[in-house]
Amino acid sequence: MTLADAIHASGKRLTLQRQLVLDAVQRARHHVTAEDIARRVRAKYPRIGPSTVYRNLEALEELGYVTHTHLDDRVTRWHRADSHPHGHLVCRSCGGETEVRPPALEAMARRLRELYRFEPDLAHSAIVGICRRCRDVPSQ
Amino acid sequence: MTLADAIHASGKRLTLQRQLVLDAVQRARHHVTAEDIARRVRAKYPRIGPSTVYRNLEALEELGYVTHTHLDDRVTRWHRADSHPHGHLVCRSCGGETEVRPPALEAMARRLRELYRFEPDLAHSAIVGICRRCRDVPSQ
DNA sequence: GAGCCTATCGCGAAGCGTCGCAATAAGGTG
DNA sequence: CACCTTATTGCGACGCTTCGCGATAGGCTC
Repeated sequence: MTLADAIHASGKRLTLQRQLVLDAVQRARHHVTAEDIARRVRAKYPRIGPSTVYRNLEALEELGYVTHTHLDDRVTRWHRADSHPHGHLVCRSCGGETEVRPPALEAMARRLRELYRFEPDLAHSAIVGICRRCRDVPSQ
Repeated sequence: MTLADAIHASGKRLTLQRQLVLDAVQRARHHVTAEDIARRVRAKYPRIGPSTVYRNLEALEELGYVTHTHLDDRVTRWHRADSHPHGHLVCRSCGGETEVRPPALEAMARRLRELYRFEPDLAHSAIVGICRRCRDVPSQ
């Protein structure tokens, strides 16, 4: 199913702004912020406002084209939905990020399904803690 | 060690505002927002501003008296640090919250320690997903 | 208590994100 | 193509939180 079909089937409309936002997310390497996206879109369409970017990201997320993640700051990161799934470990001491491989996520998810019958999305929010390097350096 | 001692030892000062903020967090049942706290403090000290509340929460957190948690909205929740530790499951469909008991947290934490030598704080951010009720009702 | 140093305060501004509203335009129909 | 319905846009305003700045006031010394 093409983008046009998917959008059409959902009752949404295919606007230039929406195409440009999707394009910017798909071209991005990883985890871009809304402002990153706005900047890229403005190169071709300078009049776009922040709310249009946010609303289009939300619409494209509903359609399954993009996803967002929260690291430990208050900025939302966006990426294409078809990239490989992974979680994030963020160190509250040095700010460093580590990717969590799907098997570890799956093992943790299984436990939550068993105990709470809750289907978790462990890639949605980073797990905060202390990374191996900072753990090995007790003070400082 | 009393509050006065702890504050003194850290080089901080014991202001009326700081005492009132701590008091408000300690009296609160659970998970209050900064605005909740501000409202309570204003009852006794109307001139307090939002930034003072935030800065005091941060200072009290450094001292180990309070902690904060992120659910799935963009509002930070605060609570006393000596309450029993627990995680949160938040349903992205109905918004409902479930508490995760320490054993489940510990089992998941162990895996991250083993695989990544990362010491996670699994109570810091809620785990987002689909709760048992919404999972059992496929459409709607 | 007077005086000093500086942590803290209140305030205003700014950043990220959301929302309401009037204007625009996408996607139909005839 | 003219016309209609309504999804979407741009804009301004607001909510949560952080930050810079000059004013205030803890906590100490004498």
